[in-house]
Amino acid sequence: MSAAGQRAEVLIRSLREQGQRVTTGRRAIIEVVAANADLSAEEIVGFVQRDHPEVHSSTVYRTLETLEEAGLVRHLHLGHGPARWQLAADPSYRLACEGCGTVQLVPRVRFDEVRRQVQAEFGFAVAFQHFAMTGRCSACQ
Amino acid sequence: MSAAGQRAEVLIRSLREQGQRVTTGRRAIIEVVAANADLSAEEIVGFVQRDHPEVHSSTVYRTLETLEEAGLVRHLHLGHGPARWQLAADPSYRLACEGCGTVQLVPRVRFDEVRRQVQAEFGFAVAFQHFAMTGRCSACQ
DNA sequence: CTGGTTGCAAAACCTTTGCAAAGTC
DNA sequence: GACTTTGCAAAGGTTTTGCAACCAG
Repeated sequence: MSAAGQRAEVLIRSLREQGQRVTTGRRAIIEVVAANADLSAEEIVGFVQRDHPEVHSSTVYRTLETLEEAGLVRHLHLGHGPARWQLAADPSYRLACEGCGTVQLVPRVRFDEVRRQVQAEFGFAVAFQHFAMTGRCSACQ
Repeated sequence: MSAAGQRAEVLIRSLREQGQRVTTGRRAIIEVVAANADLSAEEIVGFVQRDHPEVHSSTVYRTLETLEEAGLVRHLHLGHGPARWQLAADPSYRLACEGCGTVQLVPRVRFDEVRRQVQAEFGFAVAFQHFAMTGRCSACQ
Protein backbone atom coordinates (compact mmCIF):
# COMPACT_ATOMS: atom_id res chain seq x y z
CA MET A 1 0.00 0.00 0.00
CA SER A 2 1.14 3.54 -0.73
CA ALA A 3 2.42 5.78 2.03
CA ALA A 4 -0.69 7.93 1.64
CA GLY A 5 -2.87 4.85 1.89
CA GLN A 6 -1.13 3.82 5.08
CA ARG A 7 -1.56 7.28 6.56
CA ALA A 8 -5.25 7.11 5.64
CA GLU A 9 -5.67 3.78 7.39
CA VAL A 10 -4.18 5.20 10.57
CA LEU A 11 -6.59 8.12 10.50
CA ILE A 12 -9.58 5.89 9.83
CA ARG A 13 -8.66 3.69 12.77
CA SER A 14 -8.21 6.70 15.01
CA LEU A 15 -11.54 8.09 13.94
CA ARG A 16 -13.32 4.87 14.81
CA GLU A 17 -11.51 4.64 18.13
CA GLN A 18 -12.89 8.08 18.97
CA GLY A 19 -16.39 6.70 18.59
CA GLN A 20 -17.03 8.24 15.17
CA ARG A 21 -18.67 6.22 12.41
CA VAL A 22 -16.74 5.43 9.27
CA THR A 23 -18.76 5.89 6.13
CA THR A 24 -17.84 5.59 2.47
CA GLY A 25 -17.72 9.35 2.15
CA ARG A 26 -15.53 9.84 5.19
CA ARG A 27 -13.15 7.16 4.05
CA ALA A 28 -12.84 8.72 0.60
CA ILE A 29 -12.29 12.20 2.02
CA ILE A 30 -9.56 10.96 4.32
CA GLU A 31 -7.82 9.20 1.45
CA VAL A 32 -7.88 12.34 -0.69
CA VAL A 33 -6.47 14.54 2.08
CA ALA A 34 -3.80 11.96 2.93
CA ALA A 35 -2.68 11.85 -0.70
CA ASN A 36 -2.84 15.58 -1.56
CA ALA A 37 -1.82 18.37 0.79
CA ASP A 38 -3.34 21.85 0.67
CA LEU A 39 -6.48 21.13 -1.35
CA SER A 40 -9.50 23.38 -0.91
CA ALA A 41 -12.78 21.86 0.22
CA GLU A 42 -14.19 22.15 -3.30
CA GLU A 43 -11.11 20.48 -4.76
CA ILE A 44 -11.57 17.64 -2.28
CA VAL A 45 -15.20 17.40 -3.42
CA GLY A 46 -13.96 17.02 -6.99
CA PHE A 47 -11.55 14.22 -6.18
CA VAL A 48 -14.05 12.40 -3.99
CA GLN A 49 -16.83 12.62 -6.56
CA ARG A 50 -14.71 10.98 -9.25
CA ASP A 51 -15.21 7.70 -7.38
CA HIS A 52 -18.30 8.56 -5.35
CA PRO A 53 -20.50 11.02 -7.24
CA GLU A 54 -23.20 10.83 -4.57
CA VAL A 55 -21.04 12.48 -1.89
CA HIS A 56 -22.31 16.02 -1.44
CA SER A 57 -20.13 19.04 -0.79
CA SER A 58 -21.90 19.70 2.50
CA THR A 59 -20.78 16.26 3.63
CA VAL A 60 -17.22 17.19 2.77
CA TYR A 61 -17.39 20.41 4.79
CA ARG A 62 -18.96 18.60 7.73
CA THR A 63 -16.49 15.73 7.59
CA LEU A 64 -13.50 18.04 7.46
CA GLU A 65 -14.84 19.82 10.52
CA THR A 66 -15.28 16.49 12.30
CA LEU A 67 -11.77 15.38 11.36
CA GLU A 68 -10.36 18.67 12.56
CA GLU A 69 -12.10 18.34 15.92
CA ALA A 70 -10.70 14.83 16.14
CA GLY A 71 -7.23 16.29 15.67
CA LEU A 72 -6.58 14.42 12.43
CA VAL A 73 -6.57 17.20 9.85
CA ARG A 74 -6.29 20.97 9.98
CA HIS A 75 -7.16 23.85 7.72
CA LEU A 76 -4.83 26.66 6.86
CA HIS A 77 -5.02 29.93 4.98
CA LEU A 78 -2.47 30.45 2.25
CA GLY A 79 -3.71 33.90 1.37
CA HIS A 80 -6.99 35.05 -0.13
CA GLY A 81 -9.39 32.40 -1.30
CA PRO A 82 -10.73 29.26 0.31
CA ALA A 83 -9.10 27.46 3.21
CA ARG A 84 -6.72 24.58 2.43
CA TRP A 85 -6.63 21.23 4.20
CA GLN A 86 -3.71 19.16 5.34
CA LEU A 87 -2.98 16.33 7.75
CA ALA A 88 -2.57 17.53 11.31
CA ALA A 89 0.74 15.65 11.35
CA ASP A 90 2.11 17.72 8.46
CA PRO A 91 5.51 18.93 9.68
CA SER A 92 5.96 21.93 7.36
CA TYR A 93 5.20 25.61 7.45
CA ARG A 94 4.25 27.44 4.27
CA LEU A 95 5.72 30.53 2.63
CA ALA A 96 3.04 31.63 0.18
CA CYS A 97 4.06 34.04 -2.59
CA GLU A 98 1.48 36.71 -3.31
CA GLY A 99 3.02 37.36 -6.70
CA CYS A 100 2.99 33.98 -8.43
CA GLY A 101 1.04 31.86 -5.96
CA THR A 102 3.79 29.34 -5.35
CA VAL A 103 4.02 27.79 -1.91
CA GLN A 104 7.38 26.96 -0.39
CA LEU A 105 7.45 24.31 2.33
CA VAL A 106 9.88 24.84 5.16
CA PRO A 107 10.56 22.48 8.07
CA ARG A 108 8.73 23.61 11.17
CA VAL A 109 11.89 23.31 13.25
CA ARG A 110 13.51 26.09 11.25
CA PHE A 111 11.12 28.48 12.99
CA ASP A 112 11.50 27.16 16.52
CA GLU A 113 13.97 29.91 17.33
CA VAL A 114 11.65 32.61 15.99
CA ARG A 115 8.77 31.24 18.02
CA ARG A 116 10.97 31.13 21.11
CA GLN A 117 11.97 34.75 20.61
CA VAL A 118 8.41 35.96 20.12
CA GLN A 119 7.36 34.04 23.20
CA ALA A 120 10.17 35.59 25.24
CA GLU A 121 9.70 39.14 24.00
CA PHE A 122 5.91 39.37 23.74
CA GLY A 123 4.57 36.40 25.69
CA PHE A 124 2.85 35.25 22.52
CA ALA A 125 2.82 31.70 21.13
CA VAL A 126 2.73 32.07 17.33
CA ALA A 127 0.93 29.31 15.40
CA PHE A 128 2.51 29.63 11.97
CA GLN A 129 0.56 26.63 10.67
CA HIS A 130 -2.86 28.32 10.72
CA PHE A 131 -2.07 31.38 8.67
CA ALA A 132 0.83 30.95 6.30
CA MET A 133 3.51 33.58 6.04
CA THR A 134 2.76 35.53 2.89
CA GLY A 135 5.13 37.69 0.92
CA ARG A 136 7.29 37.51 -2.19
CA CYS A 137 9.38 34.60 -3.35
CA SER A 138 12.84 35.25 -4.73
CA ALA A 139 11.58 35.24 -8.33
CA CYS A 140 8.87 37.82 -7.61
CA GLN A 141 10.83 40.37 -5.57
CA MET B 1 -7.13 69.83 14.25
CA SER B 2 -6.71 66.33 15.67
CA ALA B 3 -3.83 64.13 14.64
CA ALA B 4 -6.27 61.86 12.84
CA GLY B 5 -7.76 64.84 11.05
CA GLN B 6 -4.32 65.94 9.92
CA ARG B 7 -3.52 62.45 8.65
CA ALA B 8 -6.82 62.46 6.76
CA GLU B 9 -6.01 65.78 5.10
CA VAL B 10 -2.69 64.41 3.89
CA LEU B 11 -4.40 61.39 2.36
CA ILE B 12 -7.07 63.49 0.70
CA ARG B 13 -4.44 65.73 -0.84
CA SER B 14 -2.47 62.74 -2.06
CA LEU B 15 -5.58 61.22 -3.56
CA ARG B 16 -6.35 64.36 -5.53
CA GLU B 17 -2.74 64.64 -6.68
CA GLN B 18 -3.05 61.17 -8.13
CA GLY B 19 -5.89 62.35 -10.33
CA GLN B 20 -8.68 60.82 -8.26
CA ARG B 21 -11.82 62.75 -7.46
CA VAL B 22 -12.63 63.67 -3.89
CA THR B 23 -16.26 63.11 -3.02
CA THR B 24 -18.14 63.47 0.25
CA GLY B 25 -18.17 59.72 0.73
CA ARG B 26 -14.48 59.30 0.04
CA ARG B 27 -13.61 62.10 2.43
CA ALA B 28 -15.73 60.55 5.18
CA ILE B 29 -14.26 57.10 4.64
CA ILE B 30 -10.73 58.43 4.83
CA GLU B 31 -11.52 60.28 8.05
CA VAL B 32 -12.94 57.14 9.66
CA VAL B 33 -9.95 54.99 8.71
CA ALA B 34 -7.52 57.68 9.85
CA ALA B 35 -9.22 57.84 13.24
CA ASN B 36 -9.80 54.10 13.88
CA ALA B 37 -7.35 51.34 12.98
CA ASP B 38 -8.45 47.81 12.11
CA LEU B 39 -12.13 48.40 11.39
CA SER B 40 -13.95 46.03 9.05
CA ALA B 41 -15.60 47.42 5.94
CA GLU B 42 -19.03 47.08 7.51
CA GLU B 43 -17.86 48.89 10.64
CA ILE B 44 -16.56 51.68 8.42
CA VAL B 45 -19.97 51.78 6.73
CA GLY B 46 -21.55 52.23 10.15
CA PHE B 47 -19.32 55.12 11.15
CA VAL B 48 -19.66 56.83 7.78
CA GLN B 49 -23.45 56.52 7.72
CA ARG B 50 -23.83 58.27 11.07
CA ASP B 51 -22.99 61.50 9.27
CA HIS B 52 -23.77 60.50 5.69
CA PRO B 53 -26.61 57.97 5.59
CA GLU B 54 -26.71 58.03 1.80
CA VAL B 55 -23.26 56.46 1.41
CA HIS B 56 -23.77 52.87 0.36
CA SER B 57 -21.65 49.94 1.48
CA SER B 58 -20.65 49.17 -2.10
CA THR B 59 -19.16 52.66 -2.25
CA VAL B 60 -17.15 51.90 0.87
CA TYR B 61 -15.78 48.67 -0.62
CA ARG B 62 -14.94 50.40 -3.87
CA THR B 63 -13.35 53.36 -2.17
CA LEU B 64 -11.20 51.19 0.08
CA GLU B 65 -9.98 49.36 -3.00
CA THR B 66 -9.19 52.67 -4.70
CA LEU B 67 -7.34 53.92 -1.64
CA GLU B 68 -5.38 50.70 -1.42
CA GLU B 69 -4.34 50.94 -5.06
CA ALA B 70 -3.28 54.50 -4.37
CA GLY B 71 -1.02 53.22 -1.58
CA LEU B 72 -2.87 55.11 1.15
CA VAL B 73 -4.57 52.34 3.12
CA ARG B 74 -4.17 48.58 3.33
CA HIS B 75 -6.29 45.68 4.45
CA LEU B 76 -5.09 42.95 6.73
CA HIS B 77 -6.42 39.66 8.04
CA LEU B 78 -6.43 39.22 11.78
CA GLY B 79 -7.83 35.70 11.60
CA HIS B 80 -11.20 34.45 10.45
CA GLY B 81 -13.82 37.02 9.66
CA PRO B 82 -13.78 40.09 7.48
CA ALA B 83 -10.67 41.98 6.47
CA ARG B 84 -9.58 44.95 8.58
CA TRP B 85 -8.40 48.30 7.30
CA GLN B 86 -5.56 50.49 8.41
CA LEU B 87 -3.47 53.33 7.09
CA ALA B 88 -0.65 52.16 4.85
CA ALA B 89 1.68 54.18 7.07
CA ASP B 90 0.74 52.16 10.15
CA PRO B 91 4.09 51.10 11.66
CA SER B 92 2.90 48.10 13.71
CA TYR B 93 2.53 44.39 13.19
CA ARG B 94 -0.30 42.47 14.89
CA LEU B 95 -0.23 39.43 17.13
CA ALA B 96 -3.83 38.20 17.09
CA CYS B 97 -4.90 35.79 19.82
CA GLU B 98 -7.19 33.01 18.61
CA GLY B 99 -8.36 32.37 22.14
CA CYS B 100 -9.70 35.72 23.29
CA GLY B 101 -9.48 37.82 20.15
CA THR B 102 -7.15 40.44 21.58
CA VAL B 103 -4.68 42.04 19.20
CA GLN B 104 -1.23 43.03 20.40
CA LEU B 105 0.59 45.71 18.43
CA VAL B 106 4.32 45.30 18.05
CA PRO B 107 6.72 47.72 16.37
CA ARG B 108 7.57 46.55 12.87
CA VAL B 109 11.28 47.02 13.55
CA ARG B 110 11.21 44.26 16.16
CA PHE B 111 10.74 41.81 13.29
CA ASP B 112 13.39 43.18 10.96
CA GLU B 113 15.84 40.53 12.09
CA VAL B 114 13.33 37.72 11.52
CA ARG B 115 12.58 39.02 8.05
CA ARG B 116 16.29 39.28 7.33
CA GLN B 117 16.82 35.67 8.41
CA VAL B 118 13.92 34.31 6.36
CA GLN B 119 15.21 36.27 3.38
CA ALA B 120 18.71 34.83 3.84
CA GLU B 121 17.64 31.24 4.47
CA PHE B 122 14.73 30.89 2.06
CA GLY B 123 14.98 33.84 -0.32
CA PHE B 124 11.51 34.88 0.78
CA ALA B 125 10.40 38.40 1.74
CA VAL B 126 7.76 37.98 4.43
CA ALA B 127 5.01 40.63 4.54
CA PHE B 128 3.85 40.33 8.13
CA GLN B 129 1.43 43.22 7.68
CA HIS B 130 -0.95 41.41 5.32
CA PHE B 131 -1.70 38.35 7.42
CA ALA B 132 -1.26 38.88 11.13
CA MET B 133 0.61 36.35 13.19
CA THR B 134 -2.04 34.32 14.98
CA GLY B 135 -1.58 32.22 18.07
CA ARG B 136 -2.17 32.43 21.82
CA CYS B 137 -1.55 35.40 24.05
CA SER B 138 0.02 34.85 27.45
CA ALA B 139 -3.36 34.77 29.19
CA CYS B 140 -4.74 32.11 26.81
CA GLN B 141 -1.85 29.67 26.70
C1' DC C 1 -19.71 69.34 -20.00
C1' DT C 2 -17.84 64.83 -19.62
C1' DG C 3 -15.83 61.05 -17.66
C1' DG C 4 -15.27 59.26 -13.08
C1' DT C 5 -18.18 57.97 -9.17
C1' DT C 6 -22.33 56.55 -6.85
C1' DG C 7 -26.69 54.06 -5.17
C1' DC C 8 -29.17 50.27 -5.84
C1' DA C 9 -30.03 45.53 -6.73
C1' DA C 10 -28.38 41.36 -7.90
C1' DA C 11 -24.99 37.98 -7.97
C1' DA C 12 -20.66 35.79 -6.63
C1' DC C 13 -18.03 33.17 -3.47
C1' DC C 14 -17.27 30.12 0.26
C1' DT C 15 -19.44 27.92 4.03
C1' DT C 16 -23.12 26.58 7.33
C1' DT C 17 -27.62 24.80 8.65
C1' DG C 18 -32.50 22.41 8.99
C1' DC C 19 -34.65 18.45 7.94
C1' DA C 20 -36.21 13.98 6.54
C1' DA C 21 -34.13 9.75 4.67
C1' DA C 22 -30.44 6.54 4.90
C1' DG C 23 -26.63 4.14 6.87
C1' DT C 24 -23.41 2.44 10.75
C1' DC C 25 -22.55 -0.08 14.66
C1' DG D 1 -32.93 -0.82 16.57
C1' DA D 2 -30.88 3.43 18.18
C1' DC D 3 -28.45 7.02 17.01
C1' DT D 4 -25.30 9.22 13.76
C1' DT D 5 -24.57 10.76 9.30
C1' DT D 6 -26.09 12.10 4.78
C1' DG D 7 -28.18 14.53 0.56
C1' DC D 8 -30.62 18.21 -0.64
C1' DA D 9 -32.03 22.88 -0.58
C1' DA D 10 -31.87 27.04 1.44
C1' DA D 11 -29.64 30.63 3.77
C1' DG D 12 -25.59 32.82 5.84
C1' DG D 13 -21.68 36.39 5.81
C1' DT D 14 -18.63 39.04 3.09
C1' DT D 15 -17.44 41.10 -1.17
C1' DT D 16 -18.03 42.14 -6.19
C1' DT D 17 -20.40 43.75 -10.26
C1' DG D 18 -23.78 45.88 -13.96
C1' DC D 19 -26.13 49.78 -14.85
C1' DA D 20 -28.36 54.21 -15.07
C1' DA D 21 -28.24 58.56 -12.54
C1' DC D 22 -25.22 61.85 -10.64
C1' DC D 23 -21.51 65.00 -9.61
C1' DA D 24 -16.45 66.77 -9.30
C1' DG D 25 -13.23 69.00 -11.84
